[in-house]
Amino acid sequence: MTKQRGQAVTDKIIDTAGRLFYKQGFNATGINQVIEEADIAKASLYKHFESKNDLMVAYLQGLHQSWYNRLETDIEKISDPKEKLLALFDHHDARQQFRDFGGCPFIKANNEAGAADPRILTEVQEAKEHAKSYIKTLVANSGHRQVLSDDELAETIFLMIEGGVTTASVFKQSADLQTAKKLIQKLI
Amino acid sequence: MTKQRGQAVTDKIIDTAGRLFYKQGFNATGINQVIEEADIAKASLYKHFESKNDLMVAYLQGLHQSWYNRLETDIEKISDPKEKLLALFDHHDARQQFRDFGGCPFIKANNEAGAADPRILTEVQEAKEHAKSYIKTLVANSGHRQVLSDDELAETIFLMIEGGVTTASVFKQSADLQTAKKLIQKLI
DNA sequence: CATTAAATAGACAAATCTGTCTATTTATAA
DNA sequence: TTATAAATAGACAGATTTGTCTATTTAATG
Repeated sequence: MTKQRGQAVTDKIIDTAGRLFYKQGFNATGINQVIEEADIAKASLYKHFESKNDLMVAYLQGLHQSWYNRLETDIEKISDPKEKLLALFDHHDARQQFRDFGGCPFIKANNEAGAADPRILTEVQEAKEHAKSYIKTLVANSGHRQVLSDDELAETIFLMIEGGVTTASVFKQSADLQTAKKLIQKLI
Repeated sequence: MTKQRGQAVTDKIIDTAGRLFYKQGFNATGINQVIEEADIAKASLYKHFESKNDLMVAYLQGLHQSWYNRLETDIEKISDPKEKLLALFDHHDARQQFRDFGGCPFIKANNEAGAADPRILTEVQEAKEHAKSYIKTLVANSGHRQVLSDDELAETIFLMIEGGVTTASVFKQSADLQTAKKLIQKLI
């Protein structure tokens, strides 16, 4: 199969582009930098992707998949259903530390390119919808105190994570995410 | 005084640049578009601002001021101290509607240019710190039920607003901000 | 009226951008 | 070995970018 080479090149492009898009931003990252750091030819990039926008879309689709897999794998390790809810905050805290507090990559992509390309907005919406529904499932199985209803608690957790990650990107620290964790602890 | 003309030109530049920076993004907005839509000469722009980055910083400083003035004016209209807390959500909801759900302009600027220019990060941090401390003051004077401590409630409100505004920019609706309002209502 | 500061129009440089294209080399598979 | 597909290097076009500079006009002030 010749697919092997093609796949390797495709992955190198998406990985490099994604890393640069996140760190520098979409518009501040040139195709020439991508091909240089990915160590591939320009013609190869345009054989695999029609345009820079297409590359962004492919990056977000791959990110949606890898993001969710990592999250699910991380939460599955916890057995106690209430602890799973709290682990969501630790997971996002750890991810932000790993990402040097650059914020949520979906939100970042949407802020810069979501208005210009509808496929980007759609991909971000799907990822956030996915996050919401996963939290809902965890809440439904958590046996929490019902201070809030299932839907209310799920929405609260979702909003505090979004707010916490965003705030982490401003102050470059995870204090707010940890405060949010403590607050949820009081409500479950 | 010849300041009058200068001030008018400066304001036209900042207003136009700010509008375009918010709608299209910083890197997607060219100086040439700014001078054309502001209807001023390029030499005038570079007489008032050393660089495009400087223009961005000036825009954020002005925004910090006008944002806070508008917020304070809006909240002062409410007399009941608990209602003031809830009015925060309505204020941000109305602002997002006015802005066509483009998200928080400070977060947007920070996401795109905060890593490249430390003055931008600093300005955004100051604005968010300002928001936090204003919420704290309102909470301290609210006479809430103390289900959460003052600091905890203030942090919760702050995070839910950040999360709610961010989410509004994804789903292009204010449902999450209104849900957040109802949740806070239960806690005060 | 005369002086001075401010704003204008627009050419220009130098770099960078995306995307296309050609010619060549590499690697795989039959 | 031979045929085929994939990847390479890099020139190139055409548009756009920020920022500088010159020459001219406008407007306010003494």
